[in-house]
Amino acid sequence: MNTSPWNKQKVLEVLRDAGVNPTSQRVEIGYALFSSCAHLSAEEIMQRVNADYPVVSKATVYNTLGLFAEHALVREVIVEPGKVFYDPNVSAHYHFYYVDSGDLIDIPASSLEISNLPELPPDTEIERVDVVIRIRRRSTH
Amino acid sequence: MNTSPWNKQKVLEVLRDAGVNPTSQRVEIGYALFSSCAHLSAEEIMQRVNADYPVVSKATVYNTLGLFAEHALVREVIVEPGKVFYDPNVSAHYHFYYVDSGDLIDIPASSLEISNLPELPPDTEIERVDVVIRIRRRSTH
DNA sequence: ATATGTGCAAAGGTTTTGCAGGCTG
DNA sequence: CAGCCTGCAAAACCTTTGCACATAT
Repeated sequence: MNTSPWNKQKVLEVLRDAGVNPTSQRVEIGYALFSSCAHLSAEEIMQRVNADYPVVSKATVYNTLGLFAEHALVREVIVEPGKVFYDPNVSAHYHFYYVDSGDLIDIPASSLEISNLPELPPDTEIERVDVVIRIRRRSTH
Repeated sequence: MNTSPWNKQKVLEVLRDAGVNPTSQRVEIGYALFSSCAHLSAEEIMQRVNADYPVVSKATVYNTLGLFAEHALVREVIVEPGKVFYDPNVSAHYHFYYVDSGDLIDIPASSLEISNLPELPPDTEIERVDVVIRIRRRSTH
């Protein structure tokens, strides 16, 4: 039996359910993304997909991840200029970011409460609330 | 009399107090940044500095803004991959980000309360807490 | 046959690097 | 004059675009 919750057939179904045409490139990218529990950069995803032989171009990795994000299959986490992570966890949650190592750690939404949110500008609605707690190794004085 | 709180002499003093050698390029960039109350991109800052004739190169704008950020003279606000704003307000505060127009609006720290912060990983300390509330024009159904 | 969708090479934009020239002690 | 600092041209990097090819009606 297969101990992993993900296989390519399941990815295919998830894409179709989300309204994304499940082409082979998209299934490969989705598999690399979902079967990892980590926060991956576009570069890392491409390396995994193309580990054995070239399967997708970099442009397709970017375009596909953008498409997944539109369909709420993945969440973009922006931590540095030119450094986007793709987080397969799309439920509401926040992040610790290790400034030194570049690692990203989830904070469950239940662990952090935001209150007294100010009134939104007129005729606007919230798309998302991003919270990144930037931490560093405590300096040894 | 001068009605603006900023002039180049004052910028020079602020740089020196922060431990940044106040070269002419840095004073020009600092003046463009501090005398504006807006959130400017590196590109916009360069346009202001070089409005009349070339004063600094793009590389120097980037390097100088990075230097200012290290010395807490400016705060980098990252809202999109490859889109950094420089915010002369370095006190604790948060941001609304208009997804559609790219505008950024300050939220005073007093307007938003974060509680139940989870325990930090061992031997780490908070550098900064970034909160970006991404908003969009409400769709007209 | 026409229209729509897809993947990628090439282009575009942003940020970093490496080094020539200047300044300081 | 030796060593450090500064500014910038060029390089590197990340992301988007435009188009050729494929697929569906």
